[in-house]
Amino acid sequence: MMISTRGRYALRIMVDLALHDGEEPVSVRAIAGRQDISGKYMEQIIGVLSRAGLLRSVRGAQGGYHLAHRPEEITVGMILRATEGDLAPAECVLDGAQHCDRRGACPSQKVFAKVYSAINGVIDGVTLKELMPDDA
Amino acid sequence: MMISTRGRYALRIMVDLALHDGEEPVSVRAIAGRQDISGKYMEQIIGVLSRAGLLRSVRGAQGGYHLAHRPEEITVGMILRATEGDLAPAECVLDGAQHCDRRGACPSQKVFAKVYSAINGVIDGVTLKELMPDDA
DNA sequence: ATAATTCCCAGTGATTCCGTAGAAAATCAA
DNA sequence: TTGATTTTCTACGGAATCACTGGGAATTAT
Repeated sequence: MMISTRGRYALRIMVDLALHDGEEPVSVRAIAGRQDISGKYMEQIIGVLSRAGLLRSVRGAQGGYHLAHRPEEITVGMILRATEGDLAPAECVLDGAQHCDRRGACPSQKVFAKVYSAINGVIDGVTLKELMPDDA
Repeated sequence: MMISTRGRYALRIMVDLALHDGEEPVSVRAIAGRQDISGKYMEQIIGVLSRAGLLRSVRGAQGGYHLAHRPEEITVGMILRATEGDLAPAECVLDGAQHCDRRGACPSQKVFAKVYSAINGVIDGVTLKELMPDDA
């Protein structure tokens, strides 16, 4: 029940980018060096964040990445959902879920729904900006 | 980031026991039949719950299990912690944790701590009794 | 052209999940 | 006492996921 390194790294990557983004795009190597994360592994995570629309890439030499939005417009929820998927404690709380056969009789669903919304409340309520060291 | 079947089954097992516990202990087979869970797998889960002090066992023929406490004294948190371990989103929020090297500089810890306490707030606030169909 | 960089995809060792299987130990019923 | 029932313990196995590593194609600045 832990958030995997994918999600945790993603958070660090985004904070790093928020701090160092400017005119010039920031390369994977630059982030990897600062954050001490395997560059090759980071590539994949950044790819996910990019496809999720959280980053804009600039290809070719001197290329790299920009944040696609301002730090105060990006929530922790967006980042974690992109990399980890929905932070649901059980399938039955998901929207599209085919309701489990014991629906109605299932006593656990209500607790799971509460956990789910408690988690979402937290991660959707914190923005990237609030994670930046200055801001604290 | 899902609660595994171990924890979900454990919840169903405990509710089933709360409903059917009485003079006679309830056997694994009886619960497995009602809950449609592999008896052999359930054995292991029940073993964990038993060693955690949530169940009392009666060995031998006509044996089985009793709840070790009244349903209103057992929280969902106790059950999930016994079977799933602590529901922490990251190591750094745990008590005994050797603080990650970027402690202080780690921007994520605060969010994780909030998620952790939100989860605990929910699961420690709901008792087995409240999961029983009657009670709802 | 060359070097730097993103992009894409495949493979790998370790670990965890979700069970199965088998046998030992305890206890009750006959 | 014998046999059936039940808990208890341990080990095994296939599938999936995690955390990477590696190779190479495509794109672009210099």
